[in-house]
Amino acid sequence: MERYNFKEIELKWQKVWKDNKTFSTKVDKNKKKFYCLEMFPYPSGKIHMGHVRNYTIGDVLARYKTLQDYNVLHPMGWDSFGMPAENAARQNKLDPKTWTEKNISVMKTQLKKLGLSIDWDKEISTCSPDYYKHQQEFFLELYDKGLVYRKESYVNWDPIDKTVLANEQVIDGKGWRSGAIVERKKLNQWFFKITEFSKELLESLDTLKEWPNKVKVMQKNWIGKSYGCEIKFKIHSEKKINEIKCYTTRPDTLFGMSFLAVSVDHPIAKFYANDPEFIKFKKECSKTGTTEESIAAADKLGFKTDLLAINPLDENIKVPIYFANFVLMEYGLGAVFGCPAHDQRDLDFAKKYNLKVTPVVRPEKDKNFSIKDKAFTDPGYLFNSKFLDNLKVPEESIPETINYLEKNNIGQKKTNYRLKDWGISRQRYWGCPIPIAYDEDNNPVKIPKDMLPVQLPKIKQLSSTGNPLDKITEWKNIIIDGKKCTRETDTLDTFVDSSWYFLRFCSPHNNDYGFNSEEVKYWMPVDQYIGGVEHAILHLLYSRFFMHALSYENNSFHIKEPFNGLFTQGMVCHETYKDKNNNWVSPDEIVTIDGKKFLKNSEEPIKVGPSESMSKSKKNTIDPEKIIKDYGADSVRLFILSDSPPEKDVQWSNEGIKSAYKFIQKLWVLNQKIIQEIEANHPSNSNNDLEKITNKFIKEITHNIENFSYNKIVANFHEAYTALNKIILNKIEKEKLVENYKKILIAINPVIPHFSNECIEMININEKILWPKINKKILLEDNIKFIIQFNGKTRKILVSKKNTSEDMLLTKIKEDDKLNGYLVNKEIKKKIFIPNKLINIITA
RNA sequence: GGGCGAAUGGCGGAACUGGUAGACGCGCACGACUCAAAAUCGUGUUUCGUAAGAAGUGAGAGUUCGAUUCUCUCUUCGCCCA
Repeated sequence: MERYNFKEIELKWQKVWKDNKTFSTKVDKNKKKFYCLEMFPYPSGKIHMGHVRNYTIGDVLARYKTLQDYNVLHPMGWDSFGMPAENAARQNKLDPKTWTEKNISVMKTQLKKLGLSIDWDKEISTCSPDYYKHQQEFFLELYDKGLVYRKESYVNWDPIDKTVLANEQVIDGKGWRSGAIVERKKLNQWFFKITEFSKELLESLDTLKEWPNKVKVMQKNWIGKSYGCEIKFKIHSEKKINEIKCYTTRPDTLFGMSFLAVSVDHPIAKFYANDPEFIKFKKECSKTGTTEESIAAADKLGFKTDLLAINPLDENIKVPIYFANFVLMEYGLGAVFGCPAHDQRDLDFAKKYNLKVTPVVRPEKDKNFSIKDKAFTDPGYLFNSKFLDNLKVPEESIPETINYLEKNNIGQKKTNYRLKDWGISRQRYWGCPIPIAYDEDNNPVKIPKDMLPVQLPKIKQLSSTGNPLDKITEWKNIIIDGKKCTRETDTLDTFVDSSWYFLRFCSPHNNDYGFNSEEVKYWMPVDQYIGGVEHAILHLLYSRFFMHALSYENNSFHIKEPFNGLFTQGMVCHETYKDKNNNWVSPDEIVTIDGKKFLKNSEEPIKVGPSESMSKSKKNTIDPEKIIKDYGADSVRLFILSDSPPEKDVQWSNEGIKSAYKFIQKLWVLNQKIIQEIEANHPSNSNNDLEKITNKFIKEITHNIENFSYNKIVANFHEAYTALNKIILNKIEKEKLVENYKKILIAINPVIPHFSNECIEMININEKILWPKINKKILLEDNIKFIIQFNGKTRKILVSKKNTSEDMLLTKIKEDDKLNGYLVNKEIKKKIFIPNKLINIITA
């Protein structure tokens, strides 16, 4: 028999799909729509297995929905701005655009080889002026709504490269390239006012029923709603300082306060601006990074002032005020009160500066309670707190204290969010230019709409230090309304690009605005969004913010949540290998002999390490292009789905892909046999076993696709294969065979479309191909497998007519020698009978 | 430290609302074909036991006629936040 020639057949169908524009879609109000979207890739060079998995999962769903006669939007684009292009440009001395476009072209060809049902007419690329023009319009729209503002903010500054670093470019507090100790530097930067929507973004999480709970929890924690209190502290000082306000979630520990810590940027710092010791301290603080994590890890440093804060609950208690490196002006009010007994950070600080540690919460009524090295943060009861003593912590103590503070006008109840505004300025070249200029007084001026897009100037080579756009004077200078202005030289965070691309896909060629309202109304929201869990927080939150921001004060835009369904897939892993010198070794430098691994062309044994997510640095990547070339797209698709549920990590294995390939060959042999049987034209026969097999198969596949149990689909394929192989020996009549085989071929289509289409073509189906309906009647069995249990243990399965009564079953049990043995000389104490399922006989 | 989740053969993993634990695949073993090998096909494969049978889903308890599934305690691992 002829072998399945995947090379020829896959190419053939990919050409058919391209020539017929099979996957091109447009708005059709007579049809139900389905918007299936996978996170678009960054064009880094070549596709990797993670892409293969992501896009295969999406493609199965998109093809399935198409077969169910939905109008399916399944587009693809490129998240094509970003740092790797700049890095590559510096290394290879070319411009980021050339590098990016070349990658896009390579990756597009590769994706097409996977046989994805993508509407390529809707392709977009975020680095194209056609795309970022509209992003600049959105920026100005949000600016007009007051959702964009500029303020001074800290960045990670590399003093050697004279450049701003992203958090991931800071490794152990040092610049990734220069190795210089990273400093905190203040720059004027643009912000999106995401905090305007803290409440909505938190509350509407509950409406996202088809999101994984874990992602919702992560977002909830990120937004971080807390209940607390703003407290006014009176200050005892010669200086003109009336009060300092602090925010706290633990006002009930106020009697345990032993110091007050403020940020070096707090307004009161002006009284120390000329103090050389303070200047030195402030500089020291700038060496701590800006992330919460680095602040938590840093040594706690303080600068003692001559000020004293008065405890608002007892004016006889006065505590020192420190400037401290762990308090940031950006968080809360830039001031906190320190209660060392019940906060570990405060305790570390207090020990360092010999401050009093007064416990005010103790577990139960433990009279001998004291604090040693560990702050006590568990529930308990207040003590050492005068009129607050014995209140239960936290359920009584916090509200009671706030109550008291409010009554006496010392404090105010306040809900606080951890979420901070989104800093969108990046001091980089390869990003969307911010459509703003500054007049001679340095006031921001909007770039007029008719001057959009603000295009990136062409460059030959990127300089190695500083902000590239800042150096291109002829680009920077611009005249707006006759006034000389200077352009903003920062570009937008690339997360902005991906915060609205799903809208653009609805009308990718719309010229006058980022999208067409009618088309967006039809397609949005995305019905199923699929991507890596690493985007659980930022990308998804920013996209949600963008929708809230667009609908803010806008009567014609009502979509608040962009993604109705979310699915987060796991990573693709592979074993890791090391040679005798502990250098990583790539899988294709290895041979396996008798189950042991050696370096190719040598006797050197290889150490096999644990399976880890594929990464270039560990050299455990497998190139999808080579695999497609060797085994075909259908085999790759089949394997990448088969071994693990899609939400979990999957291990790439050589044996696995081979087995998928072999299976398709086996299916091909089966296909030939079935074609022969069809041609044999057997006389009709009333047996309906084939219908049973077909309908059971369709039912399971449907259920498993709907539930993302794609690994089980592959198991269903194998079972159906075995069953079909047996049943076709039964000389099935032509019509019945064609009808059922057609249904089976359609059901395997989403996973292995090339193979399926080829076989469908061979059985001459002319009608429109649609997902088969399940015939439930066929699936009703006449005979039921009854589980026979004695004392809860299963002893036998008895096949009997449906609706067999308890008594009948009991009679059958007594007729069975083995089963009767369990009843001889025993008294039946109890019987549990579940119709058409089981009988459990309890004997004494 | 807090939150969320997971733990099932040699391995990846099945088991829908509690009702045949181990589907399906990999690997392994044996057999067929072959001079031989590869490929292919067939059979077997949780453990102990020749067998009848017994034990068995990270550990321990509980609820139940019956628990991989529900509840509690613990252990280990993963992810997120600090």
